[in-house]
Amino acid sequence: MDEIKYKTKRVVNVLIIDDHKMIRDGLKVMLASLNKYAQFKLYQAENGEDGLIKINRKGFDLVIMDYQMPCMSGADIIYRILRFKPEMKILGLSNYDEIPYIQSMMDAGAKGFVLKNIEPAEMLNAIKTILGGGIYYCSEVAVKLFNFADDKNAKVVQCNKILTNREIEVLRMIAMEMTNDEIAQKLFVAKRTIDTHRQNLINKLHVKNTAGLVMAALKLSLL
Amino acid sequence: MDEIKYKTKRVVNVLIIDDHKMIRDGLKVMLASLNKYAQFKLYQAENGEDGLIKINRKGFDLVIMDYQMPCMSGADIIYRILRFKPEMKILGLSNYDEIPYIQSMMDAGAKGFVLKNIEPAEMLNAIKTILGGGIYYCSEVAVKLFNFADDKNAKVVQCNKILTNREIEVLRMIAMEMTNDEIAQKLFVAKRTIDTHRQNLINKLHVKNTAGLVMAALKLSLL
DNA sequence: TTTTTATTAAGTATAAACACGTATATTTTT
DNA sequence: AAAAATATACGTGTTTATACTTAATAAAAA
Repeated sequence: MDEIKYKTKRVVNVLIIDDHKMIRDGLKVMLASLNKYAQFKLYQAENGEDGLIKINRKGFDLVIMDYQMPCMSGADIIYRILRFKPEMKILGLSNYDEIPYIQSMMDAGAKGFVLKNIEPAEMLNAIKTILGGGIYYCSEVAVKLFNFADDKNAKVVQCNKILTNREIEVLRMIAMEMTNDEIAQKLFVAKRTIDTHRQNLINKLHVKNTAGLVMAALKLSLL
Repeated sequence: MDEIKYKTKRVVNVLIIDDHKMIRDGLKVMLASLNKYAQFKLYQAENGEDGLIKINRKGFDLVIMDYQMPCMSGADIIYRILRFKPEMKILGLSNYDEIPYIQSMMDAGAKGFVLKNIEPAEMLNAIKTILGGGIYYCSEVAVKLFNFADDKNAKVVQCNKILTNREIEVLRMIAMEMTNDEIAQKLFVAKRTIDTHRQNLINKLHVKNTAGLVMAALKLSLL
């Protein structure tokens, strides 16, 4: 579909979805510096809804978006974009290089994932790959994914299963320094129920204890 | 010292210290958009050491810096800048609007603090205020500071005490899901010592438990 | 309709964290 | 030199979390 001719200066329409203007401007500068490869025409949206409206109105070649967004998570936005633009090429962007985080975006259908401190050269690589129909992980991420899939094959399946609503609710409360007892009272259930939720969270997120739960919640941008 | 004449188009030499190129570029765009007020000449450094060298070589009117930096914390860099440039005006920058975070930078001698999603207009306000010799907190931060100082007056003093190196070391390990026992072994001290450190951390950071410690560590950008 | 998933709950036991004391040698600050 | 802060350490006791298990019910998916 989108065959690239490297010798032709092609126009690439890019939509950047990010709530921080600073990041959007930064990306703008970076993409402008890649003008030897293509002429990037940039469009911006500062949240998921805005992005969806713009995608609906205009055909973009590439969407670059942050995971951390108010209201909707990055993965949710991807699901909604792909519902009516199944061929849309989406590049995820994040500060954190953690597995559940990336998993959820890739599972949703993102074509690649890079960290925000990416160098222009690698960004060009990522964009080329994705526009060419491929999938791109930035190197640090690729390493982590590899290590993860390696020795914990069985558990990855479990990790793909997204947390249930109740679990997310409990996880948030845990991160808010509440004890199982307090959470139970707030949710009108038995303390043992929260014990179970907590245990299941630990298993699903492959962490060892409360500290790990909080870190995972953060990387899943639930906080 | 630095009297501002609002009618003269003044040249303001700004040094941006941030490890993310994207943020530096974003700031660049934002400051360029404020050219009605002054002509900003921008210089960049991508870490604390680099910044210190540049400050040593050239006199800047303003330093804008991120708290989250590899190796040295923002507060540490501020201390070192002010050691040989006590009059330097420093504006802190961050993603998180939390108290211990801001406290440590302000205590170190920053003249103001804004969040990264600041609007250009407010940024101009901040810069004007600081160059004029004042202190600027962005509005969300100011509210938080006020609430905090209000009902927890006694505790603020304690909070001002920055964490010791050892405590930071322990806090990082806690966030890495290590138990007190494991930390003790790694540091070649008794488990009871780590118990104490953990307790002191809880008291200093005004949190209730492990979850709170991890959140605090995150907001202090120790992770 | 059968099967899976989500949510709830509990038994039993151990491990870890939390809270409040005290204490001492060392370093830093005043 | 005196005072304060730091890093270290231990005692005692209570509260929470962790680990492994089973299981009932309702809702959703196959």
